Amino acid sequence: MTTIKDIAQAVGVSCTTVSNVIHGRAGRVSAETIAHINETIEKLGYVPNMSARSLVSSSSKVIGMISHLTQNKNESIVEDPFHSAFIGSIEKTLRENGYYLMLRTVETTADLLTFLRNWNVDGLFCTGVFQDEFFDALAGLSIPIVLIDSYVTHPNMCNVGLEDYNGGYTATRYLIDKGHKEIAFASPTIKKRGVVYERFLGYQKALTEAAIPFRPELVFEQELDVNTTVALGMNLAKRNDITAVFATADILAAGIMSGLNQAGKRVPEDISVIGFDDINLCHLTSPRLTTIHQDAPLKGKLAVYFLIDQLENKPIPNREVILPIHLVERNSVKAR
Amino acid sequence: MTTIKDIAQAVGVSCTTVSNVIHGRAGRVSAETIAHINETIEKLGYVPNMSARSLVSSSSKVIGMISHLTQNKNESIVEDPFHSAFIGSIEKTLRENGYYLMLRTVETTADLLTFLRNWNVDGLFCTGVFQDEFFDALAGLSIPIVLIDSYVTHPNMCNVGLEDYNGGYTATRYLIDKGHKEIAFASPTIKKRGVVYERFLGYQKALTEAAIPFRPELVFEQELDVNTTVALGMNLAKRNDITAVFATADILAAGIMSGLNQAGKRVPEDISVIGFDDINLCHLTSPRLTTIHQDAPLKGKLAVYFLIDQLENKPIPNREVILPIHLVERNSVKAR
DNA sequence: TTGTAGGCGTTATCAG
DNA sequence: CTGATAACGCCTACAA
Repeated sequence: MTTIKDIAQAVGVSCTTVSNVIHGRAGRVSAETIAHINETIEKLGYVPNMSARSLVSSSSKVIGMISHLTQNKNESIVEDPFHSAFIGSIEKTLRENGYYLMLRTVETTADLLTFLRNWNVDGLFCTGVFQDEFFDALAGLSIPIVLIDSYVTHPNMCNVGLEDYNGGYTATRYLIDKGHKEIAFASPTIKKRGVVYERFLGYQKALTEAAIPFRPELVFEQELDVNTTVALGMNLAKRNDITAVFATADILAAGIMSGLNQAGKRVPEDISVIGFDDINLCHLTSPRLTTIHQDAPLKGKLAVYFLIDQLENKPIPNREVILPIHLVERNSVKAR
Repeated sequence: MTTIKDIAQAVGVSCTTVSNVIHGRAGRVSAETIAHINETIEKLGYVPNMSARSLVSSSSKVIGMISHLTQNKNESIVEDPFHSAFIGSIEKTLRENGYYLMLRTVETTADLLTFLRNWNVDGLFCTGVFQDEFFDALAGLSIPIVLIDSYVTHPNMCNVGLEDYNGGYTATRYLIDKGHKEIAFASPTIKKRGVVYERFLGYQKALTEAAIPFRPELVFEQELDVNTTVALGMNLAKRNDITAVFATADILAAGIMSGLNQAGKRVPEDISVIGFDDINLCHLTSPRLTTIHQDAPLKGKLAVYFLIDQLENKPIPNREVILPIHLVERNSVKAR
């Protein structure tokens, strides 16, 4: 392994000088020496040892992408196709800026703290954080944190989110405008102050606005795995009161459509379905899924910019970005 | 930050003793001291500094999951839903064994080498490696490497793969048994000695066996993005010679079905489709997709076991696991 | 059973 | 403009 020392010896200067050149501290070194050193670095194939850097600077260029595992043990960081859409975008942007991405699942806040100190982690991405003790742990940290899809805020964290409320409203309103009145709401568990909760509020708002009474029995909280969602679709098929379903995730919507289909109901003739996210899957279902679009890669990119600006102490004009959503009309909703 | 030194001072012993206790080198320390040290570690919340360890031991517990980016710049590590299925399983198993996962995309072999030396990376996972200069670079390394879905072997790498040939054969044979003769083969680029290539060979084998002439014009090599796959489906709809399609990935199959549908063809009445992978999507298309099943989480888990056994110098009975596949019959194929 | 000392590669301080 | 030197936290001979 070529080290700074090797370079220094080869060139006939001290480590300090080499280090200065590496860090672009020009002005302190003669142009001649700089050139010579750079050549040698090239020739000998010097690569900085991040561990050593990290040790001396107690900062590491390591960014953690944290997935907080609660009880449901079988999940993991990239469980759903939507998540994975922006993790790639995050890795790319980080890399282009000289950072490294560690993926890590933590079960307890102690796990988190340990991990951070293990590596002098410089910054963190977390998704779906709620107002709980995990959040409190994050709040106690002194490193930059970017929260994605979370409705909790903290003076020294940044947030990248979505117009969830508006999305819920828009989807529901669209169904109403199409003549639907008995509209089911399907989602994973509705946790207070979460993404799903906001969409739920938007749903209620649209209902209220149209003077349609909210009926709690039309709310279906489900796991997102295929079997469950398909089963839900089959159950919905048995009822005749519902004419439309708003599902807060495309995978959920697709599962429901599939269940509906298998139970002999036709979408959208018998029942309309609208989703949320606009993942590729929307083009692959039949009928193609009408949904609320969001830009996942952009979300990832913005999250990284936020983080890097904080890491580099750049001024941060605002600590929050709410990405806009819009409706994408396809074929899963029919007017009645 | 609590360090070993702090512990040593608090207990009134030397760093060496603390270090010995931490590493379970019992026998060298009195039971009493051990207990005392452990208590103190607990009380003071000592967490090892991996950078320091890494520096002194030139090994880091960091495992890289490498995605080799060729020209197509917009892809990334978790581009397709299938990939992301086992990356979660990999993170989990690594973590349970005391390792850390770094996600990294590399464009050149130089990028790879730099990355490895930056962090003293202990081991590597790579997917879809071919016999090229990237492979040569891997071959030159001295760390354990596990190749996933790759048809290149090397004395000091392990392989976790799939019965791709058998899968291709089984799928095609199934279609043939159902009375199909004009069977299209749809896949991403067929690179020699790759996963897709093997499936292609299986396809040809089944054809030959049934005395059906292989027709190159029935082979369609495509990108896997939705638009392209849907477009392919629409094109296939225009021809009347094809009665069935074998697609080497479920997302591809689903795209084709969608295109077929949009062009007015019905699956499986007009044309049958079979996929590969058995991802959740198969339940969500309509009709539900008949496909070749593979166990992605298991693949991830096995890959990790391979890697860890190598890292810990355990005896490795065999350097290769080929996971079995099996056909899952659903509704996208019809006998004629 | 325990301690001392040197060094891993890098950076920062301070002196020349 | 350049160079010693100490320090980051940890590990491992080697001593005691």
